[in-house]
Amino acid sequence: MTTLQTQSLLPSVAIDCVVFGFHENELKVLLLKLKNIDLWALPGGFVNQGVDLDSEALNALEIRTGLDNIFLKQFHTFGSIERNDTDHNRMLVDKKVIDPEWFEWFDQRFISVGYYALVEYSQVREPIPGPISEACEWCSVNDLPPLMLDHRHILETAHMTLKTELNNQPIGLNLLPKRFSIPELQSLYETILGKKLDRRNFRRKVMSFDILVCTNERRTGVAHKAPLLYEFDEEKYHAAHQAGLSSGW
Amino acid sequence: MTTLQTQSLLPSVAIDCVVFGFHENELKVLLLKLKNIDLWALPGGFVNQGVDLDSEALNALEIRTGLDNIFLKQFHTFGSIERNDTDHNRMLVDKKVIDPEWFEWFDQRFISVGYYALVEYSQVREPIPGPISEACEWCSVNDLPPLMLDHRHILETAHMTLKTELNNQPIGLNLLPKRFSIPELQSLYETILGKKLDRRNFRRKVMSFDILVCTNERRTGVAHKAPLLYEFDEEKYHAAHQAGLSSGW
DNA sequence: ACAAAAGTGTTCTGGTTACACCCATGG
DNA sequence: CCATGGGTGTAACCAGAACACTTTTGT
Repeated sequence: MTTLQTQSLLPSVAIDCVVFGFHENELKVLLLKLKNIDLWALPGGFVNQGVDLDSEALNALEIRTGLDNIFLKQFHTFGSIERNDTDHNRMLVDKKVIDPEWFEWFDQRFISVGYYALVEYSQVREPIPGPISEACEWCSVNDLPPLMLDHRHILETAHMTLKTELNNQPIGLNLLPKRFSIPELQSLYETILGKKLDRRNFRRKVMSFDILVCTNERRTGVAHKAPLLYEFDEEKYHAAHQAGLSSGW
Repeated sequence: MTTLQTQSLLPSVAIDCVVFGFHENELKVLLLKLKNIDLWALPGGFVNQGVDLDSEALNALEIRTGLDNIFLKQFHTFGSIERNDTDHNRMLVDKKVIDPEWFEWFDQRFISVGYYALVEYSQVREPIPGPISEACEWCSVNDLPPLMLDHRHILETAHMTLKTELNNQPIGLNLLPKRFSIPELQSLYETILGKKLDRRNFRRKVMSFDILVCTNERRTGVAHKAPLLYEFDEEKYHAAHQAGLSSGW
């Protein structure tokens, strides 16, 4: 989309995606750097008249990451009137981030539907910047650059949702490579939750979910004792995802 | 709103509310009966340009129930293209449910933001029908009339969300009268979950949350042993609501 | 007095917590 | 050979499930 065909777009509705990845024991988020200005934005887009909302969210990500088959979940819709900011939009035109002819479209009041995605970091070769951005990079959740409008709030809401979901569902299939060690999985959990977990108890609990299959191979070329590699039993993983893990009533 | 001022409304965006109440051991939902036709709809509405999405949802309910200070929570946004149905809208005009001049507005493609509300049944004196409806009634979730478009799907999603939330948060403050017995609270839980719970275990668990205060009064004029009446400790209730109840990681 | 519902306690089990120990590997 | 991290075991504790008995009330 180098040209914006606003007439075919659904007015008032935008999509913002929080794309989580995991790399070097850090939780990362895919962000776009706007042109000519030190301001970053969540990948997202608008909704074409003939396309499902969910499909548009998938499309937006496919364009940025080159991945299809992404795990994507709607988590909240942001509808505060403070979201739209004419001064901000004028600034975007002044800084040549957006073309002046788009101003009117951008200056609408938008409701934004937030999605979060979980992707395997290494699978995203080269994130692709869009028409209003000059770079697309992974940023650490703990060290975010200045974000546009309420994008920081959206991001934090997504992160909180992810933490909560961790109690109900297994997570990892979409964030880790096919084969991984238990300590790596633990590191992922610790990173998302922002706290340390006991090694032995973690192993036992995650094993009790019965979603891991042990390949009898070990990670090589690494310091210290070589850990065993596991894979997810995808069928059981998805079953657990559906059913949920929590006890409750 | 007897006249629809479409120019001041945010296009493409609608709100649907699933209002839950509890009465005679049944989970009820507030539904509007359309004029001249045996078809029912969720209360809802559109979004004025200058008003927050959440505020509009509150407004919509205040108009129908006469209540303010309602517990209201956004749960999902519905954005399938199959949601809009020109034949359905034409039928609404034919049956004089909506004025022909509204047809164009109604026949837009809408994204609908779903909210669910928990209200105390007895506090809603007389639900007020809107401009397109001739009645507003409580219907049992287990015995629903024919619903418009995807409203049944929205309702079921809300019900599922409510079940899930029950595992994370205490529920009851908004659905029960100020004073209630433990068996009444249990009945509410059983109704929402659609299954029986053990009396003794329920009592112990709910007591362990430490959100109930025993008034030393008993329900009078009722058969059998008079149960003690409790109230919620609102401060602790809200704290538990924030923090969540589940164990997790 | 009896049926029906309220209120209380106990046992059993399984999951969570908080530990200590041995094993493998690279430096 | 030793520091570091991987892998395994275990005792104490708490929460949930299953269940039996007593108390109170209206009929």
